[in-house]
Amino acid sequence: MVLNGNGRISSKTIQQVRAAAALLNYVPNAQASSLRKQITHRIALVVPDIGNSVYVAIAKSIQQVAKQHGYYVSLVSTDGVEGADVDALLLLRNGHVDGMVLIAIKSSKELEENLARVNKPVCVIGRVPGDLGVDNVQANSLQGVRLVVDHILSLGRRRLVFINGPLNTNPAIQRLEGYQVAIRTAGLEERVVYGEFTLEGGYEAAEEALGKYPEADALVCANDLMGIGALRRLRQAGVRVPQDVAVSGMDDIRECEICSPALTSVALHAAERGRMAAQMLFDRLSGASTGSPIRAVLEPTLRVRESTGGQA
Amino acid sequence: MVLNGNGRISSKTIQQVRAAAALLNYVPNAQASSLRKQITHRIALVVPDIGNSVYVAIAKSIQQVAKQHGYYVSLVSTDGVEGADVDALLLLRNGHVDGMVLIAIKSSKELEENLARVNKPVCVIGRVPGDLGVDNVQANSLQGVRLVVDHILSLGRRRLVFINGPLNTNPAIQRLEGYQVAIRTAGLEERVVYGEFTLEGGYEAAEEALGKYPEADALVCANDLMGIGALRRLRQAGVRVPQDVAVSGMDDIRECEICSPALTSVALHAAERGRMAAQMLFDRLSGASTGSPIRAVLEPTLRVRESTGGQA
DNA sequence: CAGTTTTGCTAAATCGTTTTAGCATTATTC
DNA sequence: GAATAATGCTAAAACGATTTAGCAAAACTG
Repeated sequence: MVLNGNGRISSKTIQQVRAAAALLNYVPNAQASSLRKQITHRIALVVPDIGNSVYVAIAKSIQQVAKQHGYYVSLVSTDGVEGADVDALLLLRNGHVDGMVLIAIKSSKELEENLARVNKPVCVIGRVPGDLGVDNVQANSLQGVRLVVDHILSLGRRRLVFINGPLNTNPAIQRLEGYQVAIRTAGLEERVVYGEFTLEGGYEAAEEALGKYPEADALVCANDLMGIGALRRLRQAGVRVPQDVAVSGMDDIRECEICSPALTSVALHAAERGRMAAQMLFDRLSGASTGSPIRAVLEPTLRVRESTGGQA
Repeated sequence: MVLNGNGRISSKTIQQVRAAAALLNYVPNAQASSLRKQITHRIALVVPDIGNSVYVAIAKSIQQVAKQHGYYVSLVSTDGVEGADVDALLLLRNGHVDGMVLIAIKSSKELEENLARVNKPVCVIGRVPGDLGVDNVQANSLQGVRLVVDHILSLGRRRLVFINGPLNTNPAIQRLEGYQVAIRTAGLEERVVYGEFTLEGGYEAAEEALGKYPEADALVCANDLMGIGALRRLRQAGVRVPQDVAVSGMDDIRECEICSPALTSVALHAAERGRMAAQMLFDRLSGASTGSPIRAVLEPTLRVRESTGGQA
């Protein structure tokens, strides 16, 4: 009671208890406290791949918000393992954590069902069905692809290849649609190749693109890692960027400014998404928000760099 | 007892209990279990800066080992906040976690004292006093700097500037010594400037180096982020790398191959260090290792790239 | 068949807090 | 001064598991 400041205690007793605690080097046991109070002061963050800087950026801002609220963050990386996201929900059900920010790139019946029956606050970053009953933060990546495609079209390019990620992920579906809408609006031909959402995936997909569409004058990549992989492949092939082929990515990770030529990208405001998701989660945890699920959609911002002939 | 497989139970009872558990959607409460068993199945990982890829690499491999052992990882980033590492030790004392991997770049009396009185397994990555009583994984970064300096000397360069991190960190102290030993052995003049261990820090330090040592023909940077920052500054100044000035980094983070020119670096085997540290920690936790503290020192590996005129 | 062992279950203690109820004391009111 | 209210402490009941002790019933032993 003294240590938590509860109850009525005489100042004399407070002194004595404090002294004794200091003498014994006493630290309250977090397990016992958690058990009794039913609060763990922990949240979980589930990311698809800790190797992707965009998730690191999200993790960083979530971590900061969590620290402000006196919470610790348990980090789980699903690394493309089937069902790892559903497994992670166990952390909530068994009381390991009080809440969760889940970055979902694949949606599955199973995940949705399990998500619905979890009775602790969850905020999903990424696309979820509207009736899922969890808070949600999204980036409008469809619009992001339209932005960058329109930008490249405005440069006079007409033979744009879209290097997409696996179609069993939501981002890939959204971004493909953005590409298609933009290309059809312009009355042009669609060219698409696929790879993993990684540097290596982009490298290989660019190789495929070079073979399949030798006439290409632009590679629009579904994320930055792929874009950087594509840059590498083009360099090896002796293709000049942006003179011969323009290249773009998406996410606006830090590496875009590091690589050469600097990669044109579309900011999906990762840090801000993380911050908002964490805020929503803590609003639920604190009881500040109690109503129906909240959804926030962030609009993308084009970042023109050298790879599309922006500033040098 | 049924769910944990303890005690003698008739198969009939097992069936019934299993059925009831399934019906009720029962999940054992981790808090209660932790309290009684005095095992949390959690470890903490304390990193200096989650924005540095080298720590992400370490985190990734630790996470993998932890997952294998059925453990979760609580990630704490100290972000240069004074005393944040000591605070993190509270996680051990209050029973939040069973053990900790601590990446220490600054050593302080306070940290050492608190580390000594923690009675749970800790493995420190980085330099610690020999008698501290905790397991330890180090990279021989002194030798790493010698390697890269010798490499640059072998290219015929003689006016090497060392771009170091803050001298109140252990890596900076070690790496400076490596530079000094190598330069003195060659009978050359020492040139050192300082900055933060970040991209911006390298950028600013390179600027200082250009002004202070216009004769420089090589910038040896204390880590890769600084090296990349230096590359950026040199490019803006119209200095050609490696023709006019050679540049090197240290850590061999992924960005070294992304940036242009690709950055010569020294691999300190971050992923391996993480793996080893996690292994040591779980050996302690499982009781597999009980003796006096273990120390592992990893030897560096030079990675020559374009920025020192290696392969194109 | 008495005596011992094995089997399978029940009840209670424990982990270390937090919270509530209860109960003397002391202080206040009319 | 009796009745009421406030104060400060103690004891006990939770939280939800794990583990141990105990005990009846069944199975074995000589």
